Amino acid sequence: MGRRARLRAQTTAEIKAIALKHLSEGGPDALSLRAIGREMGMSGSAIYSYFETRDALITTLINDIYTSLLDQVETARDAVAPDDIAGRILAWGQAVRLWALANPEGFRLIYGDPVAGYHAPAGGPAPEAAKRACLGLTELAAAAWPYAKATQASTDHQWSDFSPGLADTIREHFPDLPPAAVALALRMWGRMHGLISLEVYGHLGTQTGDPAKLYHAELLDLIRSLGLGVEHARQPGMPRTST
Amino acid sequence: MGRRARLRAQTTAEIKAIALKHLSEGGPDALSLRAIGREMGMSGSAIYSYFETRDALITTLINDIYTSLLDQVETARDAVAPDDIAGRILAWGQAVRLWALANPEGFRLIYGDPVAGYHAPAGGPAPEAAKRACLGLTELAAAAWPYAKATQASTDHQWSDFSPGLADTIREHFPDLPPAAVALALRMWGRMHGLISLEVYGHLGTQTGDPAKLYHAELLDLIRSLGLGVEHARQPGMPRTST
DNA sequence: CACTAAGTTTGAACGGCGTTCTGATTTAGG
DNA sequence: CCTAAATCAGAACGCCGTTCAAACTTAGTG
Repeated sequence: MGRRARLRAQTTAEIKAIALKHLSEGGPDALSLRAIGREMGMSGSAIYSYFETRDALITTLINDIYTSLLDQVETARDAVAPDDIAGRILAWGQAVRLWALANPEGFRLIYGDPVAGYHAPAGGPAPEAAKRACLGLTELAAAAWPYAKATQASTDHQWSDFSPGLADTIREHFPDLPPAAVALALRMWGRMHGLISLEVYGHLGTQTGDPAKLYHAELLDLIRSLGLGVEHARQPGMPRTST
Repeated sequence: MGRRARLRAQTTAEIKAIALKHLSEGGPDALSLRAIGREMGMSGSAIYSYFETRDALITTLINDIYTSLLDQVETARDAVAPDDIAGRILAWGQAVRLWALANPEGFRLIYGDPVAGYHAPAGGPAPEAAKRACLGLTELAAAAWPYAKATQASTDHQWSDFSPGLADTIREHFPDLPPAAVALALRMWGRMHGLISLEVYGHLGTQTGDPAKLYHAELLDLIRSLGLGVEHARQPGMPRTST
């Protein structure tokens, strides 16, 4: 719209940018409205014109960060040929870890206790991003399902096990997918998340000096357990010598 | 020693008890030295006679909680016959999850960002407990290794991949264990940790209504991928009908 | 143009926090 | 008994999120 709205958008963006800067430089404690205002030459209370409360600002940050994570992960996945299922799973998993290591504060913001006394709104701070993550993993699980169903269908899952919103969305995108495959997608999520969060929170560094190798082995084991041959997990750039 | 020391120990215990109470009742934000003092009829600064700083108190709490977690997990594991490897793994995994759900604040304290601006001391807040956890998992991995090595030894691990302290401790307890088995133990840790932390932090609840089933399926898949038949994973109390 | 209504900003204020410091009080040991 | 150490209260400092009244700036209307 007019100049007013432009200034407002610019100031909002500056607040978020400085918040992210403080977050990555000084950790979660450095994120304070007063400090942001100080750096902008504003009083701390002025920020309340742009965000209803500190938690609202944090929620917005989580949304932005979660979205950027998914952009990056989906890009990495799409750099691998669609028929190379193992390669796409590997790319997804590696992208999540690399992003988490590059943006540990962002990872904590999304998956941990974000910051002192922050309370997420009902439905989570970033429902669309979370759905995108879930859907992306489901897509991988769906592609692997023909190979994996022989070994992965031991426990019986029903659609009623999942939230209605998720179930409907998935059935819309993947009409013939059984609920067990959705469970597989969530378990894949957990499997990637486990080692990454242990590493980000420093519980792995005291035990092993090479978390990357550990994580890679875990991804390979995941691929193998899905019935996808390890030889399918080509490194990016490698020609398809053997199938 | 004398009466003085007894009073001191008692007051110290009361501080920790109230801190835990506030933690579980009001979340991490409710943990404050002033609030603890208020409830004890003491001034907030008086606590500095018992703990050098707030972080020292938190470190002590983490130590206590982590130790109690391991006590419980080890008890659950030892309730299963030593030769029932799959059952012991299952018991371990289930015990961790049940403990985490019963003590979510404790779980966050150990594995997440504990509380506003807490900084863990060098070497981690609870090194002995962490070592116990690692060793317990290694014991499980070692027991499963004869069955698992055929499929789990794909990536090559060296002893130099692990921290010297851990490597020495393990080689002392399990002289013939290859480093790949230690990597397996850490990956088992990650696998259990992933779904549990997603659930504790509320990322699973919005997707599935039955995290228990999901987690159980994950444990069964883990056991299967180790080459241990699923039929080995008896429910506690079930007679050994088939092997 | 003037004028009003909305949006923006400030600065003080409130209550909370961890931490430090000064004194007072209690207690243990020589 | 008396001295030195331990324990405690209370004020103080600087930080925080949030609220509020008052000043200031801008946009839109008559």
